[in-house]
Amino acid sequence: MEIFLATISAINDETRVKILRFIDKNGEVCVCDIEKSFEMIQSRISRHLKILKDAGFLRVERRGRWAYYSIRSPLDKFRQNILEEISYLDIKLPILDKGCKNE
Amino acid sequence: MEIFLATISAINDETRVKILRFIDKNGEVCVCDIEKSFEMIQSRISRHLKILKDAGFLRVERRGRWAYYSIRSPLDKFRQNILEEISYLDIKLPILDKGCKNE
DNA sequence: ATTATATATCAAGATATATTGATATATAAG
DNA sequence: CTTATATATCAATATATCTTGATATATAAT
Repeated sequence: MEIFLATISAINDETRVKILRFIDKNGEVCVCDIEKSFEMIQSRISRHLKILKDAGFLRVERRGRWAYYSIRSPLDKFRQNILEEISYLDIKLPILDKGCKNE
Repeated sequence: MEIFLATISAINDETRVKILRFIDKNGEVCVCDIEKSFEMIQSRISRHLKILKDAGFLRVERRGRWAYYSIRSPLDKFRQNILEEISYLDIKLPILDKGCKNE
């Protein structure tokens, strides 16, 4: 039940649904990319990413100064269904805006 | 997005997940049955049922004094997936205890 | 009509979650 | 070694949600 509710509460937030869809659409992105694209402060993005990661939707890989987030693979059927459902939503996503200074 | 989040927030609560599974398992039940089975006060049950109904999981049919709730049919693929996922959870459900005095 | 049962809804307080700004840590560049 | 960039986390506040008890409405039985 705890895992199920962690999964559900992770997507029970409009910002996180958008971030999740953004990563699903753009592939691997780092925190500053999302920060710049969404025009939200870093701590807010970082916190949402942690929740999505802990809920099993994302994986993170650190390279240099950067933390690259992407959809976790393999993804179980239920989370796949959720991603698919989100892809059907009529969401106005920001376009990817690289926010990192020296990549 | 509003409909998606209403669906998700409806199942983002342990009590509602249990009630939903209870109805899925037992079929049509009235509010007093759930009240008695779950040993929760009526207003609490009633409120949760309304949320599950508004989120498209349940239908209600009034007969006499009673309001009978059951899984809405037909149910779209996404909500079916959610019900299926909930059915896999290891939940300790109460057994159906008919709470109505004169049915 | 009066009383009992069933259900819904409201207002108040309790609890949980989100946002912000500040701080801490780590890597890389100069 | 010092500075800039990237990220994570914490504490305070703001906002949303849940629970409870009270009240309102409707049906049925006496």
